[in-house]
Amino acid sequence: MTVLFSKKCEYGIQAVLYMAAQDNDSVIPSDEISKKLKIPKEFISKILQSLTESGIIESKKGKAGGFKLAKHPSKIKLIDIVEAIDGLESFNSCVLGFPNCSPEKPCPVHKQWGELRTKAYDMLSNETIDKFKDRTLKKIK
Amino acid sequence: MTVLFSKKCEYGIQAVLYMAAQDNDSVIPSDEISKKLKIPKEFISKILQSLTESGIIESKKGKAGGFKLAKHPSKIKLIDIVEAIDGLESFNSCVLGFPNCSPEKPCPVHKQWGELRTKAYDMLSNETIDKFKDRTLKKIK
DNA sequence: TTTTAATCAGACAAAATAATCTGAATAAGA
DNA sequence: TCTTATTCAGATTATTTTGTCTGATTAAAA
Repeated sequence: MTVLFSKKCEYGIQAVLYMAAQDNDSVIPSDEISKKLKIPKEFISKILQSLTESGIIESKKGKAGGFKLAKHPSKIKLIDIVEAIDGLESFNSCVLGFPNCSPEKPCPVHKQWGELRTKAYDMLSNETIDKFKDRTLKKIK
Repeated sequence: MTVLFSKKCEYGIQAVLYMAAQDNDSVIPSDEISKKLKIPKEFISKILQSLTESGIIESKKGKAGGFKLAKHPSKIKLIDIVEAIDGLESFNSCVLGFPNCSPEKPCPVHKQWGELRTKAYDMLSNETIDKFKDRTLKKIK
């Protein structure tokens, strides 16, 4: 049971935060990310590929290739990564799995959960990843 | 991607809320729960069995058998059901999947997520299911 | 031009989760 | 006692998620 995001998404966020914590903007091979973050190599490769398609990071092929952020860290929000990988469906679906859960036909915990969900969404969409640089550096060292 | 709980847990909560919304305390066959909540019959049976083991509901075997709450609805909290089915691990694990995430070695979003998680936990452990009777009735009708 | 180290792409395998099937045990009621 | 409707138990299947393998493509550097 994952907490809130799929494993793919967790790894994707970790990887993007790792890239954002670099001093220069040179490309980083997926192998380095795999080793430093202890994520299976081929798996993180796939995730990085999909983040490339989403335009969050970009890739350089061939020898000395790798990945780097496609924009400045201050332009990338956590929610962008979540949206690219897991999608935003979980912010719109009923937490109890009731069909047709809506303000008109709310599930029993609709109001309480709605508030929490909004706060989570706000947190993910307000924080840009440049804010996490120091904390990421501390964590990965 | 589930929102927060596994399907098993969602269904389990739905079923317990359904039982708590009954007027009398007679047993309800799993077949009725399956039909009313549109949950696969054998699947909800299994879930109800495990909730019986956990002591949240009790079963009556044989003809005219079924399930009913083992305690008064005011004594059952949402978190009890979550704990019985999904466990509480997600309230203790890192939301980004970082290993060894702790106050001493926090992940980049540790503080922000921690607050949200605590609020979610509080919501689930403060609300007893008798409070949801009216809202459940409205929803399932 | 050849070697090398990387991404990229697609198939494949394993594990976890969700759902189904089969049949035994149980107990009410005819 | 027999039939019927139910829970219970275990095996099986299906689906989704996670992870692995293989090989092609790319581009830097020897």
